[in-house]
Amino acid sequence: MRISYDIKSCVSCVYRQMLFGDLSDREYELINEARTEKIFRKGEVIVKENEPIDSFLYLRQGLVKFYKTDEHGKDHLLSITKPGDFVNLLNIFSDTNYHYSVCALEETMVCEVKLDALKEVIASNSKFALRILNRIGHISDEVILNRFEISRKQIKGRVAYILIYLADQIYKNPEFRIPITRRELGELISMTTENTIRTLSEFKNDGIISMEGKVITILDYDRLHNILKTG
Amino acid sequence: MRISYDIKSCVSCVYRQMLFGDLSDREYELINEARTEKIFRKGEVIVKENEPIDSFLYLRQGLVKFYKTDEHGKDHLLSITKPGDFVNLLNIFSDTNYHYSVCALEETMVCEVKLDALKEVIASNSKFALRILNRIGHISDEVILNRFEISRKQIKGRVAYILIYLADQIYKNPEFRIPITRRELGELISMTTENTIRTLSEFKNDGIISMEGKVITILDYDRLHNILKTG
DNA sequence: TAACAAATATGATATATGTCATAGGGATAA
DNA sequence: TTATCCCTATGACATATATCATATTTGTTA
Repeated sequence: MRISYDIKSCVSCVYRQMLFGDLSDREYELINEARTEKIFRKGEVIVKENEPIDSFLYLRQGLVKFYKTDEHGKDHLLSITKPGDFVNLLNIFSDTNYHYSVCALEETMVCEVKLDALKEVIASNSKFALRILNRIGHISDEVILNRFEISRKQIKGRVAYILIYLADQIYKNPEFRIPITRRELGELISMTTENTIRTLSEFKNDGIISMEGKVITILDYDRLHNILKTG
Repeated sequence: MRISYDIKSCVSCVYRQMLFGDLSDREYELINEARTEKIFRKGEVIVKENEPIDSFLYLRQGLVKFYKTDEHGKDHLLSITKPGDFVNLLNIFSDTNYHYSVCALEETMVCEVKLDALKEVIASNSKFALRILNRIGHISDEVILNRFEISRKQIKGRVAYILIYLADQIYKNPEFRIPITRRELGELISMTTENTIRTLSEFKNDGIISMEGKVITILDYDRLHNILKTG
């Protein structure tokens, strides 16, 4: 991890308007003074499960995974998260420690704002408060839906769900570069690496998708949707 | 369902203070005018998946389940919810339709507040806004954690998790009356009814729990916790 | 660049879980 | 009250998924 001092980048940041558009100059100044920009390399851990929360974090660039590690050292992924999302999934006002570890899947830029400063602004600006909490709520709902859909399906349905989720929600394109390994994909849908690979191979052999390393293209949406529904 | 006109009950309601403690007299009046109290009998559906949201709902008494029904008519439970929780799990400000159906597990009293009135008060009172959104966030986090823990475990671990959750979090007592059938328990942990019953029987035969119909007592916390960890 | 570790891939086999069948008990409605 | 339906329960068997073994390919680091 290294700290970025490229202050200019803040002015042009898309999230400045998106998140902090409702702030007065003084409030913005308060946030900005409490702000640090950090860059994490692929594989670096951003926060660890059970660590105390003292900052509000949001993703400016890159991609991260939320996960927990079990007694046998196996990781279980809760979700993957894209720019604009928050690294603090859980309610930063009602809990004091992280529930999940967060790790960078690629070079990732994170903005860190001291929680005290954020709370001060939230208490004084209800528009801002609503905006932040709405976003957290929305992200939480998406995580709930994804976990629910995954847990009620069998392996083919789970893989189909993730492929459609990535194509439709994340990349908005039937062809995309999957940002995680097959192993991580398995950890995300609670299946073994081997069975995850086998299922992808089966989809490929059946002409439902094409695969070239990490680049996946959905060729037959209808059949994939059918697997999603019945599996 | 029947509508209750027992207005006096509102004055002594524990949730009045808990939720609406920050409101001015005028704000409270606004909410109260937009409020209806409804009583649902066991098995009655309170809201249906995909219906538009036009009210904020909270549970005053009773117990409900959140669920979805699949193509084959099989239900899948997301969670069960206790008094003080909201029936609107998802972010009522960022979405327009329910994601899940909600059904009463026992006689249940629900307070319904028109969303327009609630939004008006939220916009003018940031303390109240924070209180409401904090609660929703907290409930969402609990749902996320439960679903995550369930999906990463095998059947014994899942049953152990639910038993400990009910004993520790909901009833705060090693002996409790389980509020759902074995079938619903299976639907909650994404397992078949038969295997759910088999696992409970196994725990009983091993002396880990005792069971007498719906009344379950955890006899050996240590072993159950061990199953939770390793399963 | 070479050496090594990790990722992808597939087969054989073991284990976990689901499905089907059956039966008694208890709740609910006519 | 009886009749019916659902819940609880258990066994036998089928299917889904995990585990173990092995090989090739890819990516990372010395």
